[in-house]
Amino acid sequence: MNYWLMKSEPSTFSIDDLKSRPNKTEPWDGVRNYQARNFMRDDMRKGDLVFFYHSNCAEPGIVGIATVASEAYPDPTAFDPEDSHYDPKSDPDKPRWFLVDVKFKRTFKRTITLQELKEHQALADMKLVQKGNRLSIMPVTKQQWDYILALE
DNA sequence: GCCAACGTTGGC
DNA sequence: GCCAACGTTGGC
Repeated sequence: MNYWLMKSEPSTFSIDDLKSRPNKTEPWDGVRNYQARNFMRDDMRKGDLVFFYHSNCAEPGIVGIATVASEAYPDPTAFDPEDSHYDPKSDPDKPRWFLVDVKFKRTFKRTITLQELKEHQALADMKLVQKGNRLSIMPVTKQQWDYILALE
């Protein structure tokens, strides 16, 4: 069992959007960063737990929990010239970009804000709270996971 | 292989 | 809307 944090801009796709999807599940498409891709493709397993993080919004922070609902598979939006995430260099025979399906689990009673997370020394090692970090998918240790859950 | 230019992320 | 930080691209 692994733990993760995945960022999404709520104006594009919020945790409420995920909750209202059929089967409460959505392909996490559009990731075009190699580190983030590698986490999904190489390390994520069905059943892993995910902190759902709202970025680039009035109150950035962790808003709830999702689960990894599939193994990794090629991101179809990379093959679609009409899609904003189209990448002509991703060949269907040798796909460059991968994704996993993500399923809604629950919404927190309150947002655990980035500001708050930064105040905890126990979380100082998280990429999330470090200056200049832009990684949209990152691993979370069991210790960090439990610590953050206790803040809710 | 270097590195300047450019585009994107994301907090503020 | 601004801008710092960072990743990628492409000329050389």
